[in-house]
Amino acid sequence: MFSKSCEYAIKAMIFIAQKTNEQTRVGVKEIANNTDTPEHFTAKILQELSKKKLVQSMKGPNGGFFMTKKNLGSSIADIVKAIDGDGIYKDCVLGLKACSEKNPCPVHFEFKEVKKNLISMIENNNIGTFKEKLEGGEFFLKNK
Amino acid sequence: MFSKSCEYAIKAMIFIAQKTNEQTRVGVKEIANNTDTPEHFTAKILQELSKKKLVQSMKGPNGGFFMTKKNLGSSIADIVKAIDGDGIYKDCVLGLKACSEKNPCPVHFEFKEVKKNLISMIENNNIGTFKEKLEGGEFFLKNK
DNA sequence: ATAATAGAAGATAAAAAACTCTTTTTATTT
DNA sequence: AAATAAAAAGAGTTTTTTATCTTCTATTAT
Repeated sequence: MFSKSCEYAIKAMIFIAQKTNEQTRVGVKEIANNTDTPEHFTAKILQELSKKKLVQSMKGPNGGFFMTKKNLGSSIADIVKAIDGDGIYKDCVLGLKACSEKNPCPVHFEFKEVKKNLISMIENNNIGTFKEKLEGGEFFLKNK
Repeated sequence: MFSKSCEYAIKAMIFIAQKTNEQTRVGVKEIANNTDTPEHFTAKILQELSKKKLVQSMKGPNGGFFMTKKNLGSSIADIVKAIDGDGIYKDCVLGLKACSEKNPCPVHFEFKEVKKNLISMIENNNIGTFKEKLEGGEFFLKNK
């Protein structure tokens, strides 16, 4: 469904949301440890997310990544678009360049519904929602 | 969503369904040409599909691939499972090994619905349906 | 026998994922 | 202020996976 990079990005974003605010920050090592992702690869992804302003960062001692109120408003779709691009919005499931409403591939209309469903899910769930849900301890981000 | 192999497999299967029956067969070259897929790679995928009995094959002059009535009953899900495996059925969207109903990742229940929708679509559309639809010339498999 | 075709194995290429090392920035300490 | 150390940023490398191509073998209709 999503690339590994994107999976890592989503997990990292949810973890940062849960752990930080304007004052407290969290470092790459802690993020990686708590999301079961490779540290250096995660660092690279965080750079990208930071460059695209989905997350804030600060260098130096006690530096790290953190989120503002505004950042908590990012949807999963925003993360997916930042990392994997908008392929799931516009690409044909069978990879046909010319596939469109007027010139549809055999599965075009069937998948249209599936995609609509998927897209509405990722657009309607923002990072803030997970922060709240996680506070109840109902969810996990790490393999045991 | 699916791997390239899987995209090619679906297109090839639909093409074969459309063009053949127990008597007429179609060769790899023609399949590749008409589905915009790399010939040799497609040949390899067809070997796999043939080994798994999703499509029939015959060697020799006038040989090629073809489908029986039974083969027309294969669903897209059957093709996906044959080529990409059952990852979309069982893997966590965030790649968490330990994710389950009892131990869910943050997006588990949201994606459950999306997956259900996707799975029902690929299970309820079989190759035969496309054969009929294609006969009306409403769909295409090739970039222009 | 011959030629056309799929099957199989393996080589090569390209892309994605993962890791390493160096540089830059900046808060803290002196 | 200057020095130090912590941390992100960035560049570059290696490894792994996926995709593609090549070559050879087996089968079968003519």
